[in-house]
Amino acid sequence: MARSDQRPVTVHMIAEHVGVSASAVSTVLSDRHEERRLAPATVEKIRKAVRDLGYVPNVAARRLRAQDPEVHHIELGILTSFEAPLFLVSRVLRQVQRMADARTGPGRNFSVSIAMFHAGRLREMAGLLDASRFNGVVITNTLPDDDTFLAATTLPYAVVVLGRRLPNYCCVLDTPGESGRRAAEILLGRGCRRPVVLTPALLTQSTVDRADAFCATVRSQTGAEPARIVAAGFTPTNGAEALRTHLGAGRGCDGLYAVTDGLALGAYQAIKHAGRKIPQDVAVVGVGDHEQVDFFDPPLTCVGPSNETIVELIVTQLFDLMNRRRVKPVETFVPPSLVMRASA
Amino acid sequence: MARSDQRPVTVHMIAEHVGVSASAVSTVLSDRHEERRLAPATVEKIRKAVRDLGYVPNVAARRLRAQDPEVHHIELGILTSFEAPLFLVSRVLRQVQRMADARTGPGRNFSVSIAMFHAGRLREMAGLLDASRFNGVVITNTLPDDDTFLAATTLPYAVVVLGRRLPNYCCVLDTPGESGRRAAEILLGRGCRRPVVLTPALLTQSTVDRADAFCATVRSQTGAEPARIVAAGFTPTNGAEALRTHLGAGRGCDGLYAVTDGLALGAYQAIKHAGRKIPQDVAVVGVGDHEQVDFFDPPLTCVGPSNETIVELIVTQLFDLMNRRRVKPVETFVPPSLVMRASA
DNA sequence: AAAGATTGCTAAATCGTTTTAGTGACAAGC
DNA sequence: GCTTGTCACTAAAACGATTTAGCAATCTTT
Repeated sequence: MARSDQRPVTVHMIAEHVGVSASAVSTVLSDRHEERRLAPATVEKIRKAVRDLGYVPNVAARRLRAQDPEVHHIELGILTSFEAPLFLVSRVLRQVQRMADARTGPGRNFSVSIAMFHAGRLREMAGLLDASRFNGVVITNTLPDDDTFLAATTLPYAVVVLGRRLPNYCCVLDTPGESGRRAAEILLGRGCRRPVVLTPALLTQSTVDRADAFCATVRSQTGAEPARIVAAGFTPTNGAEALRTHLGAGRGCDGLYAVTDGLALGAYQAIKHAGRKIPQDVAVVGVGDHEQVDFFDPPLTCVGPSNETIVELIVTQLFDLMNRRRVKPVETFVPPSLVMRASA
Repeated sequence: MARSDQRPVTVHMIAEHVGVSASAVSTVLSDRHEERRLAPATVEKIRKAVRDLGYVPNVAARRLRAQDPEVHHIELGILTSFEAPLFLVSRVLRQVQRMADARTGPGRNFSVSIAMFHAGRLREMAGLLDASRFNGVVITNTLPDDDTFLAATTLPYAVVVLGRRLPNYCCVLDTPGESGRRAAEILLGRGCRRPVVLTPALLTQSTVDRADAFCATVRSQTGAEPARIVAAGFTPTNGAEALRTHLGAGRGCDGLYAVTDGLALGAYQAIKHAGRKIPQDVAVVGVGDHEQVDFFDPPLTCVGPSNETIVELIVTQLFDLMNRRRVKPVETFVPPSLVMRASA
């Protein structure tokens, strides 16, 4: 890394510093000085300058130069926030890679990577606006601030948004209102009298939609507003703490809807610690955004996005956009799938 | 995407096709044709050609051009296999980002991303050898084939290897032999008579080390070789199946060491289904590579890499290498940490 | 002493894109 | 008829690296 506050050091600067040509420097940098017969003394001088000046190569320049002009290099990215769980993201990644692998040949080459932004600060991600980083991206786990930013810009490349609705973007998400409604129906259907919804403090489009639909359904069927428990974050620890507080305060709960499975996992612990049984004393419904709901104890009943379908749709749309087989943005709603397991 | 088997379409090719200059094409591509007053008819012709030829911009070229020459752009990557769990990777990522954020200023800019390779096929990752993708990387979750590949090459940039030993690389890992030994001691210390080790079929350096040390310790303390259960993969499903088979065959087990926590989670289910209690009937020890071991039921006792320490060390070393504050590769061993929870 | 080989280096082209400065052609105004 | 202005576009440089071809100078060989 260069000494601070300086212009980045380039091969030319090193060359000038040593008093040789840029070619000589490049030769040394790529360890070709033997075959190209640079004098050992020169090599040493260059090496020293490289160290002293703190040279860091410019990867964009290297890449441009190194690319075989006969082959396409296509960069795909999955953009998610640091704070969000990686389960769905890694499924998307695997699917993107699968489709990329199928299309990779002698003339075409894909790189797929995950890039993360601080929740609410997507706008700060370098290379997003000037299209200098990706040929196509899947964006997910945005907060309202990010959504506002996206809505106000048109990114000039293939973009598919996962799990939220944004005007002028291709979006794939579970049908609004459905998940929450069906979760409420499941709990009420089992005879729950005191249904509760557990949400994180920072709400995304999907979590707010689930919570609202749940509450609306409970209200319309029972006339009473369900309790809302707000956890500090998305993690099991947050969920456990929130539920512990709720139960500790003696406020009842015989049916719990967690808008993200991490919270449900935490809730499990708090419920069991309180000496209650799942599902007999408290039935729990999650959404299926955790990799291991089958291994929760008891396995978590989920009603939420059908991940397989969503991932497939999203990746297909991404490739269609890049192929220009699709040009107009579409919203695709995937009806939530219900997997009855043992928790409700 | 271009029609297959063709040279990639460039701005120049479009220009030639339409009969205008590259500048005109670029102007249209960046939607500046209004302010730069291109004739609407020309714009249309260019747009059509862009579509017809299937233009895909070259991001390397764009990036090179778009970069502000006053600022450093540093690319950091975390390289992991598709198959491996993302827990530790995401912790590394967050730590890298934290250090990067702390060093970001007007003259310096970091991009951090996760790139994945197919296990055993790291060598195929584009831009690794020619250093045209990253200024520095953390590599983890490699298989023996990948290790061989790495040992045979010197990557000309900052590389830190996580969780395995490789000659000529900076490596950070838990002290070889320790985890497995201590796991054995814990189980034997509780009086287990039939300790068992659960491993995936494809062994990485760390998993093989853990399993071997465990077996060696059991052998030396009891004279008998512990059973080895081999699961098809890393997942809870694999673990559950393997253990179900083992227990079903009537082969005993009163203490289980899982060399990766995903397997332990699966084992939990099989053990409970068999009507046994954890830890009374079967004590379980894991390694702490799962995010939510605290929320396993019962919480999983772990002896393994101290993630916090490892992540901190690895990221510090990465930045030291880039700063050239360190030049010689070092191996850093982190003694495993023991977290006693309820499973053993 | 001339021819050829070796040594040690450089100039210039190239990768694909964007931007800046500029250039004709034509119209309008005096 | 000359200036001024607008329109529609182009040439060329630049981003930072690598590589190819080539050029002097020195050393060997005959």
